[in-house]
Amino acid sequence: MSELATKYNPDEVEEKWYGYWLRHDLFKSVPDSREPYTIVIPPPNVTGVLHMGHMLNNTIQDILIRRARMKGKNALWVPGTDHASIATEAKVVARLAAKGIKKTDLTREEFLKHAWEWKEEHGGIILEQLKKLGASCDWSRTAFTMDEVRSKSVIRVFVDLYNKGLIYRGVRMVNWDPVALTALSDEEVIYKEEHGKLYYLRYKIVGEDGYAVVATTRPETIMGDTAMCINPNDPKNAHLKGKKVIVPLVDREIPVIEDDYVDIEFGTGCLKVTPAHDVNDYMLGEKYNLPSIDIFNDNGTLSEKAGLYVGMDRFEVRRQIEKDLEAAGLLEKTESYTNKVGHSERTDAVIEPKLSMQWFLKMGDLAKPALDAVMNDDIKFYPSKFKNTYNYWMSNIKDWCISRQLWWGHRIPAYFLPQGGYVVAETPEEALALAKEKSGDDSLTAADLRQDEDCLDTWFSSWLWPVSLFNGILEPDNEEIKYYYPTNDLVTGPDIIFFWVARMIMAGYEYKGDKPFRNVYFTGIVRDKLGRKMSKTLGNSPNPLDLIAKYGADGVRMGLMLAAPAGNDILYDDALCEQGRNFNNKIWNAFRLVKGWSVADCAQPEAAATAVRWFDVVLNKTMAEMDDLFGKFRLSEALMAVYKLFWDEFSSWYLEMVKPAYGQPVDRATYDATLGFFDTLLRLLHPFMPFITEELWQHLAERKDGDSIMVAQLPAIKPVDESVISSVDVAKEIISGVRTVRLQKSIPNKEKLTLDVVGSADVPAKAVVMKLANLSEIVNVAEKEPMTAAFLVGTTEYAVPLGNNIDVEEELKKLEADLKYNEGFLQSVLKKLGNEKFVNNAPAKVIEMERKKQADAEAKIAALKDSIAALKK
RNA sequence: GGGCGUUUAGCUCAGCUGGUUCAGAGCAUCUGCCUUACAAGCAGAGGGUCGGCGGUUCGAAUCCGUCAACGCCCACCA
Repeated sequence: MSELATKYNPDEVEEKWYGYWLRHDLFKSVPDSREPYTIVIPPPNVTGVLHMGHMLNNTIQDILIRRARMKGKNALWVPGTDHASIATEAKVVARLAAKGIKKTDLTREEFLKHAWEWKEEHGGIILEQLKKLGASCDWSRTAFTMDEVRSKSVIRVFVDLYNKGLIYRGVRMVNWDPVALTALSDEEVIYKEEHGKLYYLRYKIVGEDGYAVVATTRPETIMGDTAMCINPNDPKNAHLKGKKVIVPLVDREIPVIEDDYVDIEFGTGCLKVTPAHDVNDYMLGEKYNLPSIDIFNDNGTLSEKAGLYVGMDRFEVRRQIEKDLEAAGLLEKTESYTNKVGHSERTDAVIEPKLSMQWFLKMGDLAKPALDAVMNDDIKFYPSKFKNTYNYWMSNIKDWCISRQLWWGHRIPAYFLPQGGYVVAETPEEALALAKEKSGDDSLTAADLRQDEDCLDTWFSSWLWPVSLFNGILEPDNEEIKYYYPTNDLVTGPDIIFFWVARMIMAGYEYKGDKPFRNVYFTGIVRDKLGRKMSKTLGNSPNPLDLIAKYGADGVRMGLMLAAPAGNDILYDDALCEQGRNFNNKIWNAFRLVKGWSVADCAQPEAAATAVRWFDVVLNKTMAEMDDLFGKFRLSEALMAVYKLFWDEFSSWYLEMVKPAYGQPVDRATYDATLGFFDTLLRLLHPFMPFITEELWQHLAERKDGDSIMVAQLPAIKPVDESVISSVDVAKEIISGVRTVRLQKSIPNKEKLTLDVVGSADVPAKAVVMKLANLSEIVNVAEKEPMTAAFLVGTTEYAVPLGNNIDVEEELKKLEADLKYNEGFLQSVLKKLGNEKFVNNAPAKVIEMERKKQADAEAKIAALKDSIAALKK
């Protein structure tokens, strides 16, 4: 085989193997006799670009998929993108605007043509970026929430839910986004604290001289006032009962009504009621039959109905009306005030509560099985704390406003009849038939029907993702949905637990009668070193592709995983990727060492035989540990376990134990065992670092075209005898002890030393100790010699003879400190054992342990005293 | 205003239903080494009254109470 460079160079390796995997269809899955393991990707926005959150999320998914594949499962990771109705439409509108085209100048068809063009241009970018990361998705199954199958599924579900009476249409107070010009669901409104003012306005009392003062944050809405409300139990405003007041500037009379909704303590205890522009006022309006004056246009400017400030923007009006009220002597005062203001998740526009005709989905019945599934752990959440959040939301679920006044999306399949009323159907043809039936008018034609202009909330397609990916809506009994559903794990962020996770669970039970996935792994949010969320506006998010170029995909994957316990936010730091890259290099160089050996048919040295026996145990033990950690989704800990296995146990200890002297060959038995270990280590590492492991695995032995580590299997775990570990642990301590002596006494590593063992104890793994501590001999001595540097391992004392090279004072100091510590420790143990309550109450095992501690400490103290005496001689 | 969570070494975190020298890991730091796999490295070392206070217990990082700081979610106080 060819020479390997001293440093690992990821670029070409990544390119090469990703192409190889694709060429050999290694990501593909079709149903077979194996057990399936399925993940559906949280579809990124079709127009999005890869950010750090995607990197983390998709790295985790790839690790799970690759590991499952190597565990003998038929692993399938389904990729796809989301049409992201509102976000994409906003981008298309912006691009058209840059060209001087207004959306309102286009027909729906013309606009959609532009939107599809945009999608074709940008839609593939993010998926290409995922490939750079190494994502092993079955690309032949790439789906899109607006492709044919998904679109038909969405419409079928809408019609079905409508026919079940779960979808209704009605005028409701909804969250209106005046920039995107659409209604939003409650979940799409983000409340932010804002500093504003509380305005105290004077409403003249009809037929009296005085004023009633109202405190409001929104003086610009007074044109919509249709009542003033007081609390019936409020003595200070009792004089207003039954009166009328005059709206400032508008000069309209409105009644004073009474309701105990009003908080007596807030402001003046008087509330202005604007039923068209506030959710609570709307409820009061309903209750007391108040008129409702909608003073705003859809874009947030004032309408004709306002009568004043017509055409001005609502915030401009707020500034202006303050001045005008002031001038008219109707503004009593203003106070600074902080309150929460709803913003659109997508456009950040301040939400305007608005009465409008929308479509809603009743959620109560859908929620029930979905809630139960999570609460009884049929679907498991990692971490489980999110069960609380889920429980609360699901238990208080409200109807879902599913219509959006947008064009980019699934158009609502409702068709209005010329004579009023509407029908809901999957196709215009069916709609026509239904319409004829409904109206009794057989002469109706398709042209007579007018389809609803609105389209559906993006999430109304996303919530069907797991069931529609396998065509489970259109062909409920097809082989694929039966095989792959329910999927196994969902990996996503907690920010979309309501938007997406909860709704998918509901759709799963409604349409498949079963959960859509078994486990949900919630990732954290990626933050910068200072703990700030990474965002475009802060500019604190590194470009993932730059990171990959700099550290290699494997390095970046590892960097992210090292810091990513489930559900915890991760603080990103380049140092993490550096650690990942360094690890790559470590693996690379260990491989260079092993592959550089020449092999001879000579006897296996004892140290090597011990090493092989020992590492086999360590390896199996770690594999069992990793299985356990994967089962709990503790991936960063699993990575750390294999990291330490490779770096510490394998490289620093095992390879040093078996390494032949320079220029010497290695015996065949050791060589074969080492290659076998290396192979297993690469397999264990592969899910985390797919590229470098493939590269080395291909170098490790002759491979056929099409062979790949990614479809190699993880070996079965053997039961292990851990006693080998403890004896090597003692050997390691002895070796470290000698090394410390060398460092402290400046003895070169090359100089061979003698090691005295005080007493008759056997040195475990003696050959290993001889080799790694570089000893010429190990001698049992009855008593410690004076001119030695000594150390304790367990209760046995070891000593390195130093000739005249010893500083008696310093040595004594060290020993005395050690003695003092052990005496103190013995005291605490004796105290415990002298405590009758402890001896009577503690379990026998614990007491026994304490007695052993006592014996050990006494032995150590005796040894130390001997050493001190010997030195003082 | 409710609910949840977090607080352990300089940093990021692990420590399950109280009991092995339990106070840990990785990174960072310090010391010595360019030793023929690797300086993106090797060998060694230091570092924490487990947020504060109080309680339960023979025994508390672990259980209970309380306070504090931080974070997240939910909610119509104008």
